[in-house]
Amino acid sequence: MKLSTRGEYGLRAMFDLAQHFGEGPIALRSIAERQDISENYLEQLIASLRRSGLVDSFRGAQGGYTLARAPDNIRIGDIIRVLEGPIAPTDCVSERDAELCDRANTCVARLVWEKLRDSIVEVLDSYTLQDMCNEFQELNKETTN
Amino acid sequence: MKLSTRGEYGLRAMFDLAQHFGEGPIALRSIAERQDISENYLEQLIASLRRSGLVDSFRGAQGGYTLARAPDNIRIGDIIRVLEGPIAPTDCVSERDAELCDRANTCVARLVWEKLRDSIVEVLDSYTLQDMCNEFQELNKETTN
DNA sequence: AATAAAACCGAGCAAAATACTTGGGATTAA
DNA sequence: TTAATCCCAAGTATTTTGCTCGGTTTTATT
Repeated sequence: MKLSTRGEYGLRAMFDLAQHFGEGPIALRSIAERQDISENYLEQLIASLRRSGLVDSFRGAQGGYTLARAPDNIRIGDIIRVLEGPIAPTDCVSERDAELCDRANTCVARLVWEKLRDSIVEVLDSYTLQDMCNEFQELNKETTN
Repeated sequence: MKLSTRGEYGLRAMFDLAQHFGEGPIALRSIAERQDISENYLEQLIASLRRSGLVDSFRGAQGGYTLARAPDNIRIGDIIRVLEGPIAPTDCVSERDAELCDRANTCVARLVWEKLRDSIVEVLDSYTLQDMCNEFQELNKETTN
């Protein structure tokens, strides 16, 4: 029941892009440094995010990445699905292409996993990058007091 | 964000014991057969469950396992914690001994993972083996109609 | 007392997943 | 033209997973 570093790092990187939204392309290197993530590794993660349409990329000097949509239009769930695959505590209750086993029709455990999946989806999809930015503001307000 | 087979199989085995609660010791072999789980592997899982006090064991001929408490007193979360470890989408929000990273005090991602953890805990701890038995009854009522 | 049914135990191990690294090539602003 | 930057495919060390194997110990039954 743990996220891999893909999801962890990926969300941090996307939050970084959200904080710089509107400032033009942000270089991968600068994200990697701020977020303390291996540049080469992050490159792979952001490639997935680009292919799935969550970020736009700009090649060449002064290039970099931007969010493809406004922060309030990107849910945490969108990011996690790209980097960790469909939300699914088990294969038999996967959001996409659930693989039912033979015993599925009488399996009560599956009902439990379904509830769990729904609850995870609910949290991840009710929360956007903008919400994170807002929370960050709040956090800083407190510390400067 | 996936359970391992330890949690999957373990819950199925515990549900099996719940269904036979009050019938005396149930042999590992019979659980393994009914639930279609490798006997040798299940032995390891149930050893964890015994050590943590969720099941009692009876050695020798006609021996086997029983739930250590009534089904309505064993939460799904109790089982999952034994087999999968503390509930923790990331190490930094682990139920037990959370390992904060350097950036923890300003990390907004952590707030997201906390909400996620709480929501997972809520589902797993609000649901007991007895609830599963009840759902099983419901399920069978429907199919026999 | 002998037997067989069961739990108990520790070690080993192959396959898969994870978390990267490496070494290039392609674009493009300056 | 050059340097900054993205793009891509492959390789790799480590860890985790999901088991198997070969025994030992305990105990009800005969």
